[in-house]
Amino acid sequence: MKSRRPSCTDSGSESSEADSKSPEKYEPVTRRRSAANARERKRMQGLNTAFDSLRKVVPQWGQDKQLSKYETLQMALSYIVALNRILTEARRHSAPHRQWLDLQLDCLPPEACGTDYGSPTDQDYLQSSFSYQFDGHQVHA
DNA sequence: TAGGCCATCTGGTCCT
DNA sequence: AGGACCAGATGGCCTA
Repeated sequence: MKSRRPSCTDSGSESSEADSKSPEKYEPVTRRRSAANARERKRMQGLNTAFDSLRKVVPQWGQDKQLSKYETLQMALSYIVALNRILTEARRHSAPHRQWLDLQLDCLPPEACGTDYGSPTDQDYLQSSFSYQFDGHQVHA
C-alpha cells in the first residue's frame, strides 16, 4: 500500500491544534468529534488490513501493480466462482481422481490456496475458468 | 492536465 | 449517550 500523508483537511488528527491545546481543554463537541475521527480512521485501517489479506490470497495474473479495492473484490468473487466450478468438475471424475483431489485439498494450508497455483497446467486451467476482466470490470458468474 | 484511487473528515442513522 | 457503520465531500498523489 502506498503511504499517503494526511490530507490538509485533517483537522481532527491531533496535529497543530493538539500541540497548542491539551485534549481536556477542547470543547466537548470538538473532543467528541476528534475521538470519532480517530475511531473512523482505525476502522478504515482495519478494513484496509482486511483488503491486504484478501489481496494475498487472490490471484493477480499479469498485474504488476496492486489491485484496487474494487478490483480485489471483483477478483475475489470471480476466484470463488472459478474454484467452485473446478470442484464441481472434479466431482464428476472417477473415484481415484476425487481421492487425489480430496487429498490435495486436505493437505493445503488455507493461505497457500491463493498463492500457489500448482503446475502450469493447473494454473492455465484455473485462469481459463476465470471470468473477471481487469479492463472491463465485469464479472460473469 | 484529467482521471483514478485513496485517506480523512463529517454528519446521519442504527444499535447497545 | 456513545460507538459502529455508512455515504458524501474534499483534497492529495500518481499515471497516462
